[in-house]
Amino acid sequence: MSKKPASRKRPNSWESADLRQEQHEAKRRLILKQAAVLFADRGFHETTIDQIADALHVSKPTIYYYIDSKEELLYDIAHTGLADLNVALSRDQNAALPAIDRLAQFFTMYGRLILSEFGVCLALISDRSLNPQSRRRLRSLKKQFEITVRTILDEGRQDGTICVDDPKMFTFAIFGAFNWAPQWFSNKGPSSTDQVIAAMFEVFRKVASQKSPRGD
Amino acid sequence: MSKKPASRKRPNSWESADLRQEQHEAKRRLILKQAAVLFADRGFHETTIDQIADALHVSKPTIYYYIDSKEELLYDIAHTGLADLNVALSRDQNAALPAIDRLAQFFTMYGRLILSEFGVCLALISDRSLNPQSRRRLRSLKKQFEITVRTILDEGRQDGTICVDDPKMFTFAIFGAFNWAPQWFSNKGPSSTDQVIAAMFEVFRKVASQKSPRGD
Amino acid sequence: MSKKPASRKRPNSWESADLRQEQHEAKRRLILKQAAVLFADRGFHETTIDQIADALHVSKPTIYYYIDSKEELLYDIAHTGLADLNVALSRDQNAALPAIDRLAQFFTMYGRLILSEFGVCLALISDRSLNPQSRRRLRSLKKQFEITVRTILDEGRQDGTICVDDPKMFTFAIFGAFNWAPQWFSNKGPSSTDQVIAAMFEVFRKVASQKSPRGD
Amino acid sequence: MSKKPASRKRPNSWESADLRQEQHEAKRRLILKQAAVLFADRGFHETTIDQIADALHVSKPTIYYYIDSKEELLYDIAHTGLADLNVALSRDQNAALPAIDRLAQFFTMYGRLILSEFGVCLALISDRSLNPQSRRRLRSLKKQFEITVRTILDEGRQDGTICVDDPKMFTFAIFGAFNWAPQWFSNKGPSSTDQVIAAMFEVFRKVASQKSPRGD
DNA sequence: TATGAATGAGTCTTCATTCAT
DNA sequence: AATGAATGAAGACTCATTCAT
Repeated sequence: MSKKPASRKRPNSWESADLRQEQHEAKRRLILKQAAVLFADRGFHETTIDQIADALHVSKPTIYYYIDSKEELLYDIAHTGLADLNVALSRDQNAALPAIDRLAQFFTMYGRLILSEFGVCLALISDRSLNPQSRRRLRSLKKQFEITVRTILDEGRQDGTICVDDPKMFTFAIFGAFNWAPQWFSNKGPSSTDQVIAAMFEVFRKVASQKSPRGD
Repeated sequence: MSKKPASRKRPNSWESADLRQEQHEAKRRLILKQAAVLFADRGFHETTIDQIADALHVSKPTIYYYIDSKEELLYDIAHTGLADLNVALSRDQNAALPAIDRLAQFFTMYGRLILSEFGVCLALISDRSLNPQSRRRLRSLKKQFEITVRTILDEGRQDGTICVDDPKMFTFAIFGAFNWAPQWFSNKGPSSTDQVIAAMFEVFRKVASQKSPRGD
Repeated sequence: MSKKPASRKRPNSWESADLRQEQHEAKRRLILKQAAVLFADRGFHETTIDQIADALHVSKPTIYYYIDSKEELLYDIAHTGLADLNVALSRDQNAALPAIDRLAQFFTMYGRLILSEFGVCLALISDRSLNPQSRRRLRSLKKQFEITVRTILDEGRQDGTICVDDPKMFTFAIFGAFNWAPQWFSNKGPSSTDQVIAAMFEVFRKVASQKSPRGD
Repeated sequence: MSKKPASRKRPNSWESADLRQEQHEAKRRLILKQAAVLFADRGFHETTIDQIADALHVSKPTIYYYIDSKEELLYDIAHTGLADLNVALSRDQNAALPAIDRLAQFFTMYGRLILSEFGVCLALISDRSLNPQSRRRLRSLKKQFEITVRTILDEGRQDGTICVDDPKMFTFAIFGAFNWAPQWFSNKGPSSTDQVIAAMFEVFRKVASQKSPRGD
């Protein structure tokens, strides 16, 4: 996890220590962000630590002062993205809303993540480059989101706002559709991120919000 | 494209020449297949030519006797997959069928490709490792399938069997859902490939085959 | 041209930066020199980067820290030799001298170059291993020396100190004689480099410094 | 030295055996010639056996039917060139001629060799690629020519037709000048091979055919 | 004789990572 | 906190050469 400046050397005061700590974190985040951008743009293996360092106008060992390995970089990016989404979720999700709206809200946030620098790494970069443990952790986090969605789907059946025949496959489908978005979405295009996210959700809202077509 | 045994000078017999040619192609295909399996399993960069050679019980230069570079391997796998799909498509597509059925048929075949060794490479491996020209060719082939689907969607609107509000986004969604399938599908699971493909299509059939939910 | 320590950000002091820069150049020159010795001794293709590294007691990537490719090594050796000669030439050539003496002076310096580590590469190693551009540059530099000699020959005709019937062929001959010297000269022999150079020039002085034999 | 068709298999008759033998030799010579051309053009290491085979429209193993190794190819080319020169020399050298004319004659023949495919290999390709034995043999053959020239020089001193101050250096010079010729001579230029050879010799004739300039 | 196929033994080059300062 | 220098480990690709037919 790389060395943290454990109040090494003349800790003048708490404040300065805090500042230092903050700065350290800030710089670390900067590295993650730049790395995420490059990974998303060129791929994990196609990006060298040197390129990340160059983009930040620092030297390679400086990167290593903040992170322990390239793998950690990827893991931290993915983990940060997922964690951020969790924070946003627990902050904004309003349990009082109908399930279909909560689903919409979920995928709005998920879409924003997936189309952000950090999220793109989640969708675009295979976790194969990670060690088994990291991979397992990440997958369990992702699984969590699947469960969240499945839960909303269940609740939607109960509150009558959602009706899908095959919740499992629906979940795979909607996640697939969103995860694949970075492959074709470019924010240089005419539609904003949020517009695209909304449009994409509408496709699935149609499925979710009514009776089976053949049930007529 | 690597040297082909151009049946130079005094071919003992047409048969033997053909046989040789056939064997050559057969072996080449074997290499592509094995490479595809390994690429799909471990990733492009995580697979070495040595591993491919080992898996086939031949030496590394033997691989290079049939292919020119690792990149060509990836390109040919993708291209072969796409070409095979095109062949299957033009063989089986029955223009007399209602559009919705043709859509189902298309995605049945597309799903089979995407879940085959060759197709998995299409969905899982970034084309970043390809040179610009190869990448362009592949993308144009893929684009073709999008156009095919968009056309079917249009025709469905006319014959009344398909109704989607946002054909573009619908297309992105369904391709995304299928392209993402290799990420979670394992043929060691209980469902067969075809079952999964069918189930996945049902999700989208529901969207496609009825009036907009809010149109009531 | 390989990364140069571009004295990025907060250089502790000009002195140290300069020192570093100097050391870097010094080490680079050491690599060129060692490579030149080995190239001259065993040939370009018969010398591996590993051997150069071994001879310098460093690891292979260290070589690559200072140079970009084996080809650049060869180019830089040749270029350095040629550049050094140019420097020596513009420093020492005394335009007031009679042409024949300037010719002698030129080939003294040329001989020293051609029998030095760097020059031997010029004469012994084919520029075929170079890319077209580098080859062109080098050839143009060499051509320059030919022109210099042709000019001296012309001036010699005017100041009466040189008389050759066929300046073009004379130029080819004298350059050939000197360029071929590394093939037989060994500084383990009894004669010093300068003695050999002088002796070789005497052969051509005889041609140059009198009327055509058949002109009697 | 590679297998000779030791009248293997049904030696129908002497004639056919001879024919076969002749054909074998003829084909072998063809290979040597083509290899020489390519070596001279691109260099020894830059030429692959495949390229030689391709140029002859045969397969690689066919080359190996006639020669044992790439090294042998180079050795045989050089050796053949040298041997041919020897044959020409002993055929044409007229001991009755004045030494200066015999020298001219020698370098006419030497020049023709050095500018032929075979000779170019002698001058252009380093013998470093040869094993010590082959190298020694070749060098001893070359040495022989030096001795021949030195002998002619001596005889010239006696018959009064040649006068050089430093026979050793003169010999190095003239051989150098000729050996270097392939570096600049192109038979696409305006002058014929023989014209160039003659012109080059004239430069040295001037040195050789008169008293020391400073001896006046 | 001739060839398609196969291979052992390299060689250049890259890159994540560390060391010394 | 930051960097120039150094390196171990690996991987793509080549090529002379051989085998089996």
